[in-house]
Amino acid sequence: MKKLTMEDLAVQLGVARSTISRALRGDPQVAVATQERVRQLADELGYRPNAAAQALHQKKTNITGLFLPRSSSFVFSNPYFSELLLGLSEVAEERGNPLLLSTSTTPDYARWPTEARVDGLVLLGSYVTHKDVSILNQLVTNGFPVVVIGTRVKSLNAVSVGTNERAGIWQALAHLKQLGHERVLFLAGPTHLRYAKHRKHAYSSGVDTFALARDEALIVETLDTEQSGYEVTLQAIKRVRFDAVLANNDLLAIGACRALQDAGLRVPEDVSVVGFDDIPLASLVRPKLTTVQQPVKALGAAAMQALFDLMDGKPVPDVRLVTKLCVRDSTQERGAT
Amino acid sequence: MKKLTMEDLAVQLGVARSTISRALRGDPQVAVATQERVRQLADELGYRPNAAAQALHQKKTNITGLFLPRSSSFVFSNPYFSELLLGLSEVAEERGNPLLLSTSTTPDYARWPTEARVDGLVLLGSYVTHKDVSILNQLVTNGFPVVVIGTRVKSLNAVSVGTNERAGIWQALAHLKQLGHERVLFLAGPTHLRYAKHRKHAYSSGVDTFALARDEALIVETLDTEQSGYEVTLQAIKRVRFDAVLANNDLLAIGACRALQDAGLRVPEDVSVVGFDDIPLASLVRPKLTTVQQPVKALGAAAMQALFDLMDGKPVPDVRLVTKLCVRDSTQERGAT
DNA sequence: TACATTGACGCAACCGATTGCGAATCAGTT
DNA sequence: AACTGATTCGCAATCGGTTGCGTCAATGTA
Repeated sequence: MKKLTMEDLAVQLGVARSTISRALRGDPQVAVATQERVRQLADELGYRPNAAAQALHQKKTNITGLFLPRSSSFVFSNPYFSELLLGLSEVAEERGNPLLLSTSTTPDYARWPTEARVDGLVLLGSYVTHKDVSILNQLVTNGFPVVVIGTRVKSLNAVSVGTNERAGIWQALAHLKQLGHERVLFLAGPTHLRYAKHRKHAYSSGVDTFALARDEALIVETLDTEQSGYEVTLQAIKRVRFDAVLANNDLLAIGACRALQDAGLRVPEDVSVVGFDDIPLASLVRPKLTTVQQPVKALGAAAMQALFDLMDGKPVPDVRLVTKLCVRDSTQERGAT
Repeated sequence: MKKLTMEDLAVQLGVARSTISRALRGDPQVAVATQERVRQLADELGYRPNAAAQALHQKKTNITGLFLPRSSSFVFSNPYFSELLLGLSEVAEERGNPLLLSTSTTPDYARWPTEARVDGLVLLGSYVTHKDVSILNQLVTNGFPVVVIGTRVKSLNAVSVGTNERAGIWQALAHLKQLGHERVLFLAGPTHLRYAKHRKHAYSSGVDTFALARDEALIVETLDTEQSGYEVTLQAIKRVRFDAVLANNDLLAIGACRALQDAGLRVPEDVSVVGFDDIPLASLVRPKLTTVQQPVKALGAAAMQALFDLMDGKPVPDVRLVTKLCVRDSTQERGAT
């Protein structure tokens, strides 16, 4: 790979490096004529400043770190992340701030700031561990821009961008209540993760609020895959009576539908099913899934914007976007044909 | 963000910067005792070398550029890319080479090498334009490591990693022929893109090879979305007779199934449908989609490995992985119940 | 005791861009 | 002609690591 530095330009034009630098950035200290000559030669030769040198001097890389602290196989096979990445990358792209991606399961992201690799960090709150919190707080305390997406993490001082998930769960429960359902099976997801824990709490409180049947047997822990939704639902059918299913996410809900159908139950005639997230797949399956829509893409965009604002020294409040219930074909009034 | 340089360590230990540097990298020129003292202080203080400074000196960033030259909305909503990214990131992660992500539709990636931002480049062959080819060839000529995934691009000297797609299409056609089908509707995808063009050619030649009905009306251009597959198939039903559908990708095939069902046709009893790619969704829809499996994740892994080999100066041949036909529930012998 | 040899470390230049400050040039004043 | 002031530009230091080469002390040898 050939090099091409300011020095090269300088010699060819018979001026000093400093003049090249100033000319390229339009310093009024340099005569307009000279600026023109420099610029012309520069893009004739296809000159571009060395990013490392610039970063070294101005202590700024124009790179944003994105940390998805799950095993990669989870991150990318879950459509949620695709949408999120879309929102993130669009805003980042616009500012010319490429994303540095890490999917390591260890908190290696902590190195990036101290190595001055990135100007800011975006990560997912749902997977922040106890150890992460102290690392992150230290960064934040030192004024390093950090934005956490999703579930808000107590005791973490970073800016948080997420949705009002409790309201979302309640929207679903209210919908089911209104349709006359009483016993709602809740596929809780991996409750050792924050987001699942929160949604589970939301379910519990919602059950009380809307006077639905309160029964611990209706709450089942799952993974967050379609397969898990399928298996768990199959088991639940034999074990407990229910007339509706609310899932922690759409994949689980789709798995549940499959299980119900395989067990000879009709959706929505016999059992209503509600998902969460509204991934693209939700409107492709049959029946189309009624689900709580997370503005995931908007979430990504908002997070990236918040990070940029932080980097620009603006004050940044937490952001809570609102969910929306998308009623489709997997829910129906109880007892209707 | 506080700094912490070798100078700081040097002062605290009363030695020179150079000694710190050498100690940290185990230079035998430094006494073992000194090395130990330095190392200890270093991780006591959490010292990490400045990446920009290192990159500047050794002309190496340990960052790999990943360029997905479609509009972001396409990139991330298509599950194909998720799988690919998974394969790529796993191998990259292992080597400690984070990925720098760009989804710009303009060839901005060309800047990264000249700005010394990345050590190598991975991009998708399907979306390489004419202009890209000359830019890329210039990079390759200068010895810059470039790997292209997917369709091989003529006149491009970069290393290519892909699957044998023609064989894949033929596998599908052979399967349909064997089931007794004659008239195979081909949803060609966006044929202005290389991969779609190639698959279309494969279809045409395959039709001859397997003595299937040759009819231009059976070949229809589409986008690469489920919606497009749906619409195009609906139109085709009214216009032309066919007993099977072969789609350029799974989303199209799923759209086709939906259209057929909406038109009162049963899959596979009335019409067999075959997809391409085997995205996760393919085995979730009803009926489960018969499809040509692309080892997409392996493709990503192979591409990243090829790039690293290139960067290490090893000779790297092109890679062609093989496809596999996954027979599921969307195909059936013609005329069977 | 004098000298060669080796081990351990420091000095300073370098990577490429940025920028404070001083120097040179030129026009305008008196 | 001498001086002032503005305009343009170059010198050199800096960012943080890396590395060739020189220095100094300790050890070994005659």
